[in-house]
Amino acid sequence: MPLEQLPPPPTRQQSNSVLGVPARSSAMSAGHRRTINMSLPGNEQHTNPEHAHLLANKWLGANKLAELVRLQGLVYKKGKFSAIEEEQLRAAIEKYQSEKGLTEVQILETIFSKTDKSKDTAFWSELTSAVPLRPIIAVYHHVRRSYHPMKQQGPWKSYEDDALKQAVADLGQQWEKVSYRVGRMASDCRDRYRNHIVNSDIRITGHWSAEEEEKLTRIVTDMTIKQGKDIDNDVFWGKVSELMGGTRGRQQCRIKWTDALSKTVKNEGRKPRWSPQDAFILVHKVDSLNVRDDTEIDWKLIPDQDWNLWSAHTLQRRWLTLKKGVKGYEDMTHQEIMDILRIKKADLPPPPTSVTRKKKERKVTSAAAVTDSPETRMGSDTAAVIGSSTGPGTTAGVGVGVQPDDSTDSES
DNA sequence: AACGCAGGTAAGGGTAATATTCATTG
DNA sequence: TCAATGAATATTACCCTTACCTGCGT
Repeated sequence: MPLEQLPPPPTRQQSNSVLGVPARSSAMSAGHRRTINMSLPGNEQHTNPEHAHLLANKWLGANKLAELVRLQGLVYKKGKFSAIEEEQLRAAIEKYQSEKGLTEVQILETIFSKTDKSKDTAFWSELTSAVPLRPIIAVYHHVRRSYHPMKQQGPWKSYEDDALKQAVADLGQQWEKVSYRVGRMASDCRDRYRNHIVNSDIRITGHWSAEEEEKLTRIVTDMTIKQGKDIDNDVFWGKVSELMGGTRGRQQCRIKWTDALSKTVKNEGRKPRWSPQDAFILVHKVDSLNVRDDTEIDWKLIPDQDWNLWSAHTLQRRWLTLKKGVKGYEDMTHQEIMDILRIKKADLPPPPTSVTRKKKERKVTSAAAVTDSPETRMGSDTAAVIGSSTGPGTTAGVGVGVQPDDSTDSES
């Protein structure tokens, strides 16, 4: 998509996508300003220069990467780009721009050029070197999205939906062409279409009925447990939505499952409730990660064998509320917030005395002891791929004892 | 002619931010 | 009883990875 062909920026409301203003993501500039201390040590570095070169120069696909991981112990990073990485990329782009004496328009042309090999193939390699553990393809996709002139336009208007419907009717699912007509990024058109346009006539919103919940539970367990698959990782949500008759979309199904139904299933049919113990455990787990910034946390790594009721998603939100409970958190570093929370949550609250509660009593997980003992949980076979978080060896290593505290469970 | 590779588009899979509703507590 | 607070639930824009394809150089 040559730049000059891009449709003009939308005329609506805000102007955060003015061409030539590559912009920090609005998520960052709005709400929470993050303090990033770039002088902190601990930037991931490759111990193997050969691997670093591979990642930054070869366009390795998934298979090839997996093979290198297996055969050569390649280490690379997946998952969301942290605020620190974004800053590193921004700086690298700026550096490239000033070294080559490029204008804003020219740098965008470089980013969006189509097979313009005469320009500079080294561009992407240079950027990738700024984020050492990332494969070049990941950097390529990330930068192209985050510098796209049509990025982040907020909620869809009904006329945009209409335009989208019409465009898909005319062109089929050729998202680049559709994008040009609608004025939204191709991927956003695709998302809007699959998540909201398809089956919009039969889509249900609002609270789930017991029948729906049962049906979803059945579909998910049929698809996973009954096939010997992993209930947390082997669910195809597009398929699930389809099996629900299209009345619930894939996102609805997924969120409903991971945030609500799955923990009930894991808790032997009873709904667990977030407790002060859980908050305590969470704080100490996050603390033990020793990350520079909470955007570096891979929430999937937080749960362990004895403390696994809460989805990564839930934990992340719980963390946010804990963080917001710290006065002035907006202007504090992760370390400063951590220092306060560590003190605030220094003592393990007493286990819930279940007599006082009604029937909903947590089971299974409560903390008996929490120790900060960083351990290397990643087995050698999985160590190769680092989730979007910790440096090697700093996995959440809090030992949380299981205490079946339910002796007084007053189910009635 | 066959092959490997860069790199573009689409499909598959997932999360973040926020609003609303519901429960608990002082 | 009521208001404040925190937890649960729902919504949807936005993001990352993988699959698949094409054109090109060797």
